Amino acid sequence: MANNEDAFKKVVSHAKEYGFIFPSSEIYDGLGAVYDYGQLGTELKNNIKSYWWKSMVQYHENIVGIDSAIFMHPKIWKASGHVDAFNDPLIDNKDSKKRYRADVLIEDHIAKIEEKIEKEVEKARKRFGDAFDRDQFVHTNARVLEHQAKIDDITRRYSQCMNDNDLAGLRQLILDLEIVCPISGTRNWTEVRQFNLMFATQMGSVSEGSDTIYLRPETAQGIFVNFLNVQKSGRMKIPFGIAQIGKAFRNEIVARQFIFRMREFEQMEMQFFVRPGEELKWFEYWKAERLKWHLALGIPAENYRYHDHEKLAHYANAATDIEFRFPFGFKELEGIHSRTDFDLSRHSEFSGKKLQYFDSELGENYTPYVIETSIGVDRTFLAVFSHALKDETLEDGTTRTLLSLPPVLAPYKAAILPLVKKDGLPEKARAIFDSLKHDFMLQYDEKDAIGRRYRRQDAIGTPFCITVDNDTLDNDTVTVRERDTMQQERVAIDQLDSYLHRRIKPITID
RNA sequence: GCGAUAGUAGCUCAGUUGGCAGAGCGGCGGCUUCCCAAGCCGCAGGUCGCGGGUUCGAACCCCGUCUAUCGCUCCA
Repeated sequence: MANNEDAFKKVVSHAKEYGFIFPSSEIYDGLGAVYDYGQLGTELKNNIKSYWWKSMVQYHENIVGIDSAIFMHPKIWKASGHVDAFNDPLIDNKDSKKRYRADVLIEDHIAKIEEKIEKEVEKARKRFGDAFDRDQFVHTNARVLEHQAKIDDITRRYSQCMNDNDLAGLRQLILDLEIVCPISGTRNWTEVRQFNLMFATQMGSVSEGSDTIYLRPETAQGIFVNFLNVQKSGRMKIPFGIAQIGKAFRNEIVARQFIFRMREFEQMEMQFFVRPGEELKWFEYWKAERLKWHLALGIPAENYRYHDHEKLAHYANAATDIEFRFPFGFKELEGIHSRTDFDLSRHSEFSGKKLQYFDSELGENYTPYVIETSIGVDRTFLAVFSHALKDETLEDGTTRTLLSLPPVLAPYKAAILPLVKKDGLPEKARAIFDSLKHDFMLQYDEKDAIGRRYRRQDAIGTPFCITVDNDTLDNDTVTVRERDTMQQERVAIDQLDSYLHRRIKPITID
């Protein structure tokens, strides 16, 4: 474990030292769980997004991409369930240091009383045998009625507090009910605090009379509310998908683990609309398809695994995660969810617009079912980056720091290096640089000995080093050195373009 | 939010009776060098996280605060 922690620290410091990721607002002591992408990090991140976008939008005729606004009508978050579902009142027990949801504590308490009623009912059933009338019993038995009255009273106070957002009232209810912490057994509770998942801001230049607007907590809703626009304007036929890459914001209770869980993050989502009844078939299809996408990067399969959800969200009828072996253990990288027709139905209900599709083959209208694939850009970055970073001991006993990024994702595809800084080699190298720079992100470097320059490129993940020597001047060939193997081969300058293109392509997985 | 630990150069860290703020690596300029962190010369870079207090004097002691890491709940 100590080893993994060290490895993780190395990831964080390497990311900073070479310009991949900086803590946000660092000169002002930083801002919690917010990070900036530096000059190389931005390249890597853009390459991840582009790799995803191509594999989704460019390689699938029936998937198109959109870019919806971060600001959306507030009712969208009512419809999606985010306003209600992610407004948790939390309370801590000061003795056990355990945190609970205040509403759950109260609901559990109610459940306990309900159990007592059930016990009374069971006892009575045994006593009366076949003649037992449950309905009559629960409406007449004194003890049951007493319990039921308690439940009704609690429920009344509870729902009033929840509706009025009365946090002090919730706490008082917990105290009045003498609810104790299951761990410490004490009633030493903190105040109830509200944790709202969504960031709120105002739309309108003056605060009074302006509406509260939320920064979107997921990009998916921007796709659902544009379902009809895209389907009609793009003449899309089911099954089809809508993809989107964009920022999302969540006010996490605990934001941790570097860029793994940030308050501002970026998602790559695709919502695939299918015929009702065919959703599980497509769920299986995308589950397999998405894993292939990861494997095509060349990271060994043992670093990935599926994690099927036992407990499903209210809108889903199947869900799985693709987990990755991060330095701190297997964690979710991507989610694939069968979201049923929940979102489109809810938006139909809340907007009053009929979000349906006329299937000409079936000759009928229906609300499509949805398969969602949702992957975190920043998590993919962290997965790829942390897996790529290694300290290698070479045969001669020296070590090198190597960032073996998949070539398709590497910030620089090649470095152009004159072997020495004289004899016209820099000029020749510059000419090669200029001839390739329109097709590839390149770095030119003539400072220091060649070995040192190779190691510098290793540390930032440049897959190829193109070295110009005296022979280059005679026969127009260069040495190409491959990062991971350190093998060199001689390549003609006019072949460089196709050489690089061929080797930078991701692997095809069937 | 609670607890534990930490914060000194870009990175890793040293720095005790409290007395001039340092090293290694890295970076930059130059010399040398025809292939894997070679060598030589020179240079830059720090309000010791921040704010108070104690003291003749604080990186060091005290208080507060911020940030990060690890544990407890939610999630991409």
